[in-house]
Amino acid sequence: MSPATLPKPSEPRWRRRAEARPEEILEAALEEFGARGFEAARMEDIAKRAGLSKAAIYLYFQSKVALLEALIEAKVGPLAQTAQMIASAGSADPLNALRTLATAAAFRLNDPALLAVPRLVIGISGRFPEIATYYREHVVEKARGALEALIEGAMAKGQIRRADKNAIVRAFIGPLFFEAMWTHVLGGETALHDPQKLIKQQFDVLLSGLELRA
Amino acid sequence: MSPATLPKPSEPRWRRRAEARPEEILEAALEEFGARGFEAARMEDIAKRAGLSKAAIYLYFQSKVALLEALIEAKVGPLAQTAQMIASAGSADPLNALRTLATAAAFRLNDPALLAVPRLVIGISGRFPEIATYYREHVVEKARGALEALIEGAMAKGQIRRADKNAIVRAFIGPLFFEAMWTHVLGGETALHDPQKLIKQQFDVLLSGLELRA
Amino acid sequence: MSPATLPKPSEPRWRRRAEARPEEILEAALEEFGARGFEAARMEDIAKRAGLSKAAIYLYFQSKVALLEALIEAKVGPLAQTAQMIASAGSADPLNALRTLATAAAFRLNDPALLAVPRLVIGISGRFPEIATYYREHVVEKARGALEALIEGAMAKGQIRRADKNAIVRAFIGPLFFEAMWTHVLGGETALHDPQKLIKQQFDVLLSGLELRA
Amino acid sequence: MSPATLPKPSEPRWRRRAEARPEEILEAALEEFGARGFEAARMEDIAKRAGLSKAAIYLYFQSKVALLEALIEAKVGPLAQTAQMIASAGSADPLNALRTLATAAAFRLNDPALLAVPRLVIGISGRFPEIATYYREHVVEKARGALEALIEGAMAKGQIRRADKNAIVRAFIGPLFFEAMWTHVLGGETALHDPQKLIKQQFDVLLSGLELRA
DNA sequence: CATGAATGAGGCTTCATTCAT
DNA sequence: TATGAATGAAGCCTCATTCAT
Repeated sequence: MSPATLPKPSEPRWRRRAEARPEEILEAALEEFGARGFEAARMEDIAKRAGLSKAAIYLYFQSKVALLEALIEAKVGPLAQTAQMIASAGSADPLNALRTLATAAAFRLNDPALLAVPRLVIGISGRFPEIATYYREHVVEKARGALEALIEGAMAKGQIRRADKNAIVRAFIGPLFFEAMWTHVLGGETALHDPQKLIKQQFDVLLSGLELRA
Repeated sequence: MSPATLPKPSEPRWRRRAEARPEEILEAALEEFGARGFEAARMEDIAKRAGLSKAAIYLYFQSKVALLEALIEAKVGPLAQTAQMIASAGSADPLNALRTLATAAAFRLNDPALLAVPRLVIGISGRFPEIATYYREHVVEKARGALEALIEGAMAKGQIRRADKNAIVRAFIGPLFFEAMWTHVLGGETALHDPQKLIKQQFDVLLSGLELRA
Repeated sequence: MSPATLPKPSEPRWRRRAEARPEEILEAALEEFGARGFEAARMEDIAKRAGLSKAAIYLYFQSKVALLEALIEAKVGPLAQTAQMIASAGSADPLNALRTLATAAAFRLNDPALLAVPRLVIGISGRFPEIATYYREHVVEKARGALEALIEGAMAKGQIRRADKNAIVRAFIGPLFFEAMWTHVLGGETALHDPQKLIKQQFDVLLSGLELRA
Repeated sequence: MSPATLPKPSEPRWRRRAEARPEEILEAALEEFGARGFEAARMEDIAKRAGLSKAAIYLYFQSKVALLEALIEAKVGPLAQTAQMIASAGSADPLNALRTLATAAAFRLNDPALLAVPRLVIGISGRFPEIATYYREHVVEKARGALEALIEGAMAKGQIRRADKNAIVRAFIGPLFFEAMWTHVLGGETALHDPQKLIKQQFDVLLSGLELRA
């Protein structure tokens, strides 16, 4: 049989899957790492979940740790970008942007998969401090920055009174973070099933203290 | 020689070590588990740190998991009691009690060892959900209860205005928890080195929203 | 080069070993278990004897106990079949079949490897009664049944007089079993080096009591 | 309380136990070794069963193997003596003595404890061939000798016809041994619950072939 | 004589990683 | 690129044995 009869040898079908492999593996890794923790997760299970053999993972990642690092990196990028966008998008009505943002966050925190990364990072922070630091710098710090920008804007526009920005950021992130941990990590019942109400309550308590008084 | 000068034979010196062993082991376990995570920690290292042989640990704890459970249990008791005490102690001036409590908490959060347990719990929550739940029920829920009692008191006494208690509790715990994670887990610089100021800021932001308005 | 000279690609050479592995391991296990007993045998020695690494055994058998069970099972099948065959083969002249069978058994009992399984089973019977029972049901009971059939046939054909079948079977198996233990387990000198004579003696003593009298 | 009121201080009560200790330990060892096999039996369990501490066993026996050896030795003596007695006691009517002896044996084989030693010996024969040999020489060989003497007597007195003594002995011991293994080791149902009948059957089958013919 | 405490040595088992195909 | 097979290193746990009292 002559090669000419073969369909596009320059771009065979099986290539398509192969090109998607790294992402599939990362996805599988996230699920396994998230569910069992880094140490307890087995490469074999990740492979099975990604639909290939244990050995094949090593064609794409040098080691288990490398896989972990790639995973964090992959998950970090989009978040950072999102943060960036948010900050700039809210220049017109920063206070409202904050509220929208918080509501969106509350909704997304309902997705256990989203917490998998932070939980994972916390879990490995002892053994891989650099990864924890990386995550902080590229995610938490970015988010903090974006929030601060919004808050700064709100203060500049007179939407809220002046106060320590650091404290305000904490007051925004902290409760959400805590509720998320409480719910998805510790298994508690939660206000998260009604994110809208959750945020309303939080803003009710929080923002009223920051409103301008007559 | 008068019998009175003899050390009580019912409590011989050599026993002392043996009786203290479980605690010594738990302490060592906390340090190793805390530093490396449950899976990565090696029984041998725990033993070495506790000053005995690997096998000796098994005289006191049935298995690595049993050791983990005992550790959580041991660390939980005192915290729960503390919470109880606080709640009742603050009946006279609940708002002030809250402030004092927050300051104390901020001080203690500076001790990395204190965060070791929550961090550990978060890390293993995937593999041992029952332990995570146990921790929530016996520590976080208790703390939440104690706080709610204080807040309820403050509202009853007219020290702060009425608002959703759940939200208020979150607003208290969340920022501190977040700051602690930020600092000791993710390795960030922090406002925690000046707990007094940290709390002042937080209360400034938070409580002003809860103050009674004319 | 003609395709015909190529080794079938569907059965590559390197596969051969892998497919034979379980049997090789079982063989090695039999030797080690037989020589030292189940508990004293070390997986590492079995592996070495089978020509692979300790860990490789676990690719084929879940645990040491599973290996033991597989071993018994593997050794049981053929025996049971043999018994079946014998029973049916002797329908023409049962008494003669008995004699032939006994001789064959006496010959085979000379092979120490053959006794390894029963000896092993006896050794572990305390810890694994189910295995002992399994062995009895699938081997000894089958053999007993086959013998009884022969004896029944011999009685029906008037070759021997009627007597308690159970007792006769015992009288056949018992002495051989005893001699085998005596020789290969207890290390005694034996009549087994002359199986022919051994059987002649046994039949002389035994069958003369079962002959029909005038 | 004056010493006078104490019973015989020169022979304190606790001494009595101490003097019996070795035997108690051996008894406990027999039960544990018998139930689990030598390797699987734990010194601690033996100690517990004997009512003392693990360490105390080492006051009486140098090691686990030494304990095993002492156990075999202790169990061997009486049996050998019994055999001796039997042989001489049966000089008047050897055939009847044989019958009596077989019945007694059948009764005793009902006691699982009695089989514990042979089973144990078979189990360890691979690892401790000397012990197996020792057992054969001191027990089985003695028994064989005693039986042979009886049989010789019976032949001399014309109670049974002449035949190969070795074969006759096997024909006596074998079936009983087999039935005992079948029952107490392999867990089979058995004719042993009616020893009297068992022996009657066996002798019916066996001795009729040895009777003198007209 | 007796024991609670302790340990060194060793076995089973797992798993990340490599290799031959 | 893909994988079934294989392994070395390591960890948990057990247990016979010793020691200090």
